[in-house]
Formats: sequence, structure tokens, C-alpha cells
Amino acid sequence: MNFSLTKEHKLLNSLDFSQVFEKTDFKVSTSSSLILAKLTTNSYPRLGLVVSKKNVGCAVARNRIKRLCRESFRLRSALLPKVDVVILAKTGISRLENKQIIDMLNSLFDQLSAKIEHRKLA
RNA sequence: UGAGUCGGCCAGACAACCGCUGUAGUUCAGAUUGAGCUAUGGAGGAAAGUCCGGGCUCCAAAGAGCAGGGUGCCAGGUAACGCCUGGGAGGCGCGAGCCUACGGAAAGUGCAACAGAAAAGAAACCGCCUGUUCACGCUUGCGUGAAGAGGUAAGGGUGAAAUGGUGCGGUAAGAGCGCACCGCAUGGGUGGCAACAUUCCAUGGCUAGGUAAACCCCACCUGGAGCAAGGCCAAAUAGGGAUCCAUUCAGGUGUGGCUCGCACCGGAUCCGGGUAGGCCGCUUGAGGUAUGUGGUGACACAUAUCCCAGAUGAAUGGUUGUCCACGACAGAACCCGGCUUAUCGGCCGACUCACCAG
RNA sequence: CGGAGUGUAGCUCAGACUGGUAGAGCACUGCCUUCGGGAGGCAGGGGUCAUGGGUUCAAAUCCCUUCACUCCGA
Repeated sequence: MNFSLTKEHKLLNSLDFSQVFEKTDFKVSTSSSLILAKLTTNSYPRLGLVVSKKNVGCAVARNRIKRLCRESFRLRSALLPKVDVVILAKTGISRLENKQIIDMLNSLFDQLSAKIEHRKLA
């Protein structure tokens, strides 16, 4: 199994991001984060992060959240369907511990996979 | 031992597994490059605030003047500074030490609410004192009261601030009016590169109150923007761009607020121009470490040695285990030198005070 | 990352350059007016002038520090 995460697996320019924002196929969220997803024709899923200075003021916390999101995505990317994913951080996320954030992201990815499976069956 | 002052250093450690990124080597594909393997590097003392200074880039060369801005005891250090070091003055502390925008108010202008008589080349409100006039009392030349004239800054009261202090003399009452001591100012001498000091000498009787983080004066410094600077390759789209030659006036355009100055406008030759995107700028530097020399010190010089982040939707992480002092503030974005602010604790050195013992 | 600017009553803003009283409109409270409400009139309450220092006799205002917020520049 391949756990690597290179530039191919990231959204690299504003065109990629705006496509996900304008043509969102699926949405899952909690009180401290929101995940948008769009089906693609690539053979692998791709990740984009939006962690603004307004929602997370401290730069150390902002880096921590992005690292945790990338790590969680890296460990699950083989299990995910072929989608472009954008994770948006909300205000309360900087108060959570690392373990809580990882648990939250895992459950969100599970919900997303379940929704996509349900859509395919229907 | 306790309390304290100053300076310096560290910023959890180790291991396993899974990842990210730069460089070098190598293999395979490929010929713009991509993938794998190996080796090796990968956030800070403040990376922060952006408060100063410089490098670098563009504005023709960064030139002149004005305006504007900054600094402000003296000397030195430095690429430079509003920083640092040493010294002076003033203030705080028993002390080690610490703090200070610390030039000029006898160049000029302005300001000082309220209160107070008066707020700046002084002033008479109460008070004190001396004459004059009037009234009253009588002890018949004195007392009291009123009016008006003059002297007086000792006392009261106001205020943040009221024009040397204490004592003696002096006077109608007073006053640097005079004297002694203290303070102050000016000139000279002496010490010091200087700021400044002065138990030295002379002079002045005190004139010159506060505010310059009010305008201002003096001395020194200062062109403007900023790596999203700027340069190169180049889809889309749109009509000019580069080089060479010539050059008078006016006008216009081109950068900072203005003026001067400077460049361009004409002709000839040649073709690409430049938004998305990519590349360069991008890390070898006023560099680090060690030793020696000079200097009180900041620092400088010499020799040896080392290469120590360079991302770009943006890397330096996650999980588990062990140990301890149980981990604060916090994340590079062109690069340096400072300042300021945030901060868990720990270690080392020098010194001061108090107590005890010797 | 770089560059500008703003914090004053519950809200929107004056006052700051040139230092001495903190003001205006809307909102709020009470009274008058009306059968009652609205409108109108009269009176009143409400301010760490974002924070901490400094200059000054005296600071919203002058100077420095810190903290928020807003707007520009691929």
C-alpha cells in the first residue's frame, strides 16, 4: 500500500479550488470544520486546505492543523474514492487537541465515503 | 544561609515505524524533464511588532536648491543607526548597581483655564508706616474713626508657579540698602581631546521665572519607492516596441511635494509585444567557530577551519515506547545590524547587603 | 510578505492640527399633550476618550509602547 503524498495529490492553483467551490457534489461538516468534495476523472484523490488567519490567528496552530489534515488524508487516501477534497477550518478548531482533530477528520471521511457509495448505488 | 544586582548559556532527550522538502551521486525512462535508490541538510531567541539603520533593485547619472522629516551632554565603535561602549551631569538605592528626548528661554513670537491685587522688564487687595484735611473724645496735644496723598514686597491670602536663603545691622515702616555665611551668575587660571570639574583668583549685589514631546534658533543627517522591487521565457488578447543618427524655440510627457537640471517628440534600420503560467532574483554572508595580538570597553586585525533552511495552495510532521527538571512564548518567506514586546524553567560566573561561625 | 488608516455614550460621528467645559443626531427614562397610540414639547440618565508609560501645573488632544479592527498591492 502507498502512503506517500506528493504534489500530484494536492490542489495547486486557484482554478482547481474554484472548481470545487462552484460545483460541489458533497458536503460534510462539524462545528469546527467543513469538507467539500467534487467527483473527478483522475485516478487518485486530491486535497486542498483553507485555514485562514481570521479563523486561526496563531501561526503555530495554523501549521499544526494543516499538518494534521495532510497526515489524516495521507493515511486514508487509498481508501477514498476519486474526488477533489477541500477542508475548511472554522473558528473553534484551534481549541481542540491533536487526537480530537484526527478522530473528527476520520469520522468526516467515513461519512463522505458512505455518501458517495449511496449516490453510486442510487 | 537568606535577600539582591549584573552578565552569559540552554530552550525536553533517545529509539522504532510511516511521511514532506533542498542538495550531491547513481540507475531507469526520457531528452523541456520525470521516477526510484543511497548519502546528507532542514525554524527562533525572539523567526513576532515593523520602530530605526544598511545592503540589493528600479526610477537617465542620484545632481543642485527650497520645503518637509529625523537626531540632540561629550568622545569613541560601526557599512550605518534613534544602536553599542566609555566618560560627564542630574535623580533613585544602605550597597552591588539602576534610570534619564540631557543643546539653546540675556534672537524673536506665542501660551498659562480657574483662583488671585498682580501671571512677566511686575503688581499695593488685606496689612505695616509717614504727612494733610475733617469729625468725635477729652487728659490740650494725644487717642480713635473717615477721606485723600505717598512710602513699603517683612507678614496674610490665591495658585502648579508670585523675582535668592539664614542671621545681624539699618529704617518712619521696610527692602541686597549694608555686612557675614551659603547659593547663583560672569570673566580668568588649573586639570581634561571634550562634555565638564574646581577646597584657586577676581567681579556682580541677584539682573536672566516656566513651557522648545508650542512655533522657532543652532549643529549634524536625510531623493523616492519597495523582492508583489526588478529581469527572462511565454497561451490568450491588443497595436506598437527595440537599436542607431540628428537636435533650435515653445508646449507636452517622464519619477518624490516644488523649482532647476536631465531624457523623450524628428529621421533611418530591424521585428514581435507581454496577461494566465513558469524561471531567475534565493541564499557564501558587514557569515560562524577556535586561537593569538591591540584596546578600560564596544570592537578591530591576523591565522586556521567550516558551509549551517530556502519552501511557493507554501516542507521541517504523526503515532507508539522509555526517562526526567514534566516542557513557556511561539513558525523563516530577499538578506543583515539593532530596538521593543511575549516567555516555562534550569545552569554557570562576578559582585553587594544582613546574620551566624572562625 | 509589504504598504496605508481607524479606535470617543447602546449606534453613527464631531472635538485633536492650535492642550484647560467631552459634545451633536438617533436610541433610552420620566412628565406634558391625546379617549389611547404616533408625532411634537420639556427635563434627565448614560463616557476607564482602545491599552500602558512619558512631557506639562494640566493630556481625548503632544511623544513613545502594546492590543484589536479595516482597506490596498499577485
